[in-house]
Amino acid sequence: MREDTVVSKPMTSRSARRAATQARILDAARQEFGDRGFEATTVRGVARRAGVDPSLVLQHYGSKSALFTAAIQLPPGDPEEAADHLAEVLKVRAAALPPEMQALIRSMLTVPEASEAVRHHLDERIDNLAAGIGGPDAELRAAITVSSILGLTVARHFLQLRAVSSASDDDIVRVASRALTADLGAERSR
Amino acid sequence: MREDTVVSKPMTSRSARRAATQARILDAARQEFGDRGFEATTVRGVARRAGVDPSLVLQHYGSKSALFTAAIQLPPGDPEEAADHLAEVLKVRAAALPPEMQALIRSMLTVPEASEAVRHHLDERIDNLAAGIGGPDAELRAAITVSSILGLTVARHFLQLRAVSSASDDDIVRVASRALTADLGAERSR
DNA sequence: GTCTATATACCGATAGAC
DNA sequence: GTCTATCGGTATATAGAC
Repeated sequence: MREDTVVSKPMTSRSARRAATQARILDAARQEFGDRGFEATTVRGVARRAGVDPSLVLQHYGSKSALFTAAIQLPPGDPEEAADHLAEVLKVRAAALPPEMQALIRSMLTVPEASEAVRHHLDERIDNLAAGIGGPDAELRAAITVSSILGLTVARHFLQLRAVSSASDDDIVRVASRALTADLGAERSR
Repeated sequence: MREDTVVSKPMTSRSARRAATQARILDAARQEFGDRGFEATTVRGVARRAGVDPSLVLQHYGSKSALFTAAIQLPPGDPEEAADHLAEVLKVRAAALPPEMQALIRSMLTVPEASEAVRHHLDERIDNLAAGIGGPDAELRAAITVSSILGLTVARHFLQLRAVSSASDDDIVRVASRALTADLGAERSR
């Protein structure tokens, strides 16, 4: 692979340029998939946004599906993973979504691969949350909490419901935190 | 519409047969749109499911888009409209979704028309709910409640998260009611 | 390494035979 | 009224020129 190891001059070796192009294509793909969903985005559109030739997109990623797979990968150190605290997750979801997350959610209702990725992601978070709260119906209550955050994310960033898309990040976090923890904190109230 | 109620013979006048075919096409369309979303469903697929010729689909509805518009129309006397009570809405959403609602939700993230329909539908429900609860942040809290129910619906009927898709209708209604009313009923608790 | 040209395959929609 | 045949358009993906 790497053939110009000790080259001092043009820091832009062929492989470096190639890698840069590949990254630009991936960024463009995330935006296109995030804006239009899997089916409505075309490799031509991705190429246009990336400023490259359409055939280069497939040269680098093989197929539209493979490009989608690459585009929806969540970074390993995703903030949500570490955050057991509801408020942290809420804060993340109130703000603008990272491109790969937007691409993932946009297609979760129509593309099996995206649906599975979201399902596994949320099932994990439900397990973690359920282990923390305990009490009767812990898993179901955790699932409802996680589902509520998903609904809020969709309402705010995709459907743009009036009340939630016009509210400030702070207001969302403040009011939603109280609403979603009202139940979790009152587990003995029954 | 229904003209052959007590008919024992065929009684299939041309217009009656035509209306019956039209209804079969619409039913098939709702299922296809509901299962695959707008873009992945083909008029050929709708025709196949309806057991008619592909050209008949467009003969009756003009275009794929017009067919979609017809397929996502919610019945006028929609139960949710009348139900100001959260539990009633929850009950409806816990059970299997009616085909037109499933078709609508399936495409709400990718088809502008569906997105708008859901937005208007939910904005109305938020207004009604907000007027009922009052207090500070009434609209925002109502929006969070409605968004939570949407998230629960998506998690249960589309993503099939483990905890919510395996639970019984009764359990969902019971636990979700408590979770979502914990905040609404405690408006002075702050 | 990047772009041109094209193979292959469906799609929605239309016109006309039966 | 229903089906056959097809038009025109666009997509993914590939092969080869530069």
